[in-house]
Amino acid sequence: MKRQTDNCCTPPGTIRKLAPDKELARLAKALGHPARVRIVQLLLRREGCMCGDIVEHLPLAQSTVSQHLKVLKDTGIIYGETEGPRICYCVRREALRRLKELLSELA
Amino acid sequence: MKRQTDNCCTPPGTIRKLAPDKELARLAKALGHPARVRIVQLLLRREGCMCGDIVEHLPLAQSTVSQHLKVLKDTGIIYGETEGPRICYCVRREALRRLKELLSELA
DNA sequence: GCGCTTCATCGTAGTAATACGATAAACGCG
DNA sequence: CGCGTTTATCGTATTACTACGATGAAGCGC
Repeated sequence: MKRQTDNCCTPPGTIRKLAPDKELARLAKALGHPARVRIVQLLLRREGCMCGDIVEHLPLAQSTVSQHLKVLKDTGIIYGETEGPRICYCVRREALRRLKELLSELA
Repeated sequence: MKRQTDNCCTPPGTIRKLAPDKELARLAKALGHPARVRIVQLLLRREGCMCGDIVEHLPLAQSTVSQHLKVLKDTGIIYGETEGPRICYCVRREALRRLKELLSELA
């Protein structure tokens, strides 16, 4: 019943501000599934950038891949640029940098 | 939470061997909860190393903290050394290093 | 032995995550 | 406009996670 609309208009380039432990947990959780790690891998290696490309590389249904893409997008790890009928997803490398940074700051 | 902290971080054991994407996902998932991030933080900062110490720092029941400790232990991020009736937990820094390494190797 | 401390585990309830097929929405092209 | 392509979303089933109190196990000291 809780219909979240607070992240439907997040512009590219903004990462949600959170306490360090929550921010780290949030980023880590997004990468806490093998399929999402693979997706980020594929995007970084530029083996295609569309949802369809990714579906071909993973043993998952298109709808499932789309859900994983949404998780990564909501976390700010990737963003999508509409290109006609398709959407080109890209990794926001600074998000990965931020994750490593937060890990280093842990101690 | 006294002299135990001085000798409780001699690193035994190794980390489970997995495909890179699964290994990264596994480590990330373990840090994918704010409470577990806080636990690792506390252990790294040596604000006590026993389960009881951690319970005092978190708004969680002892049984819940114990469960989180188990998750971190099963992932190899922390380990515990029995010291009489108590158990001294320590971060396996190598695991955190491995996580950062896997993140860097993503591209 | 008994009590005390410390931590793990059990049982369980509520919530979140994961997966799928089906369907809808958005776009370009003819 | 209607069609094909691409992606998102809906509905739903199953599984996993998170949390708690209660109970159990292991150690120390008396």
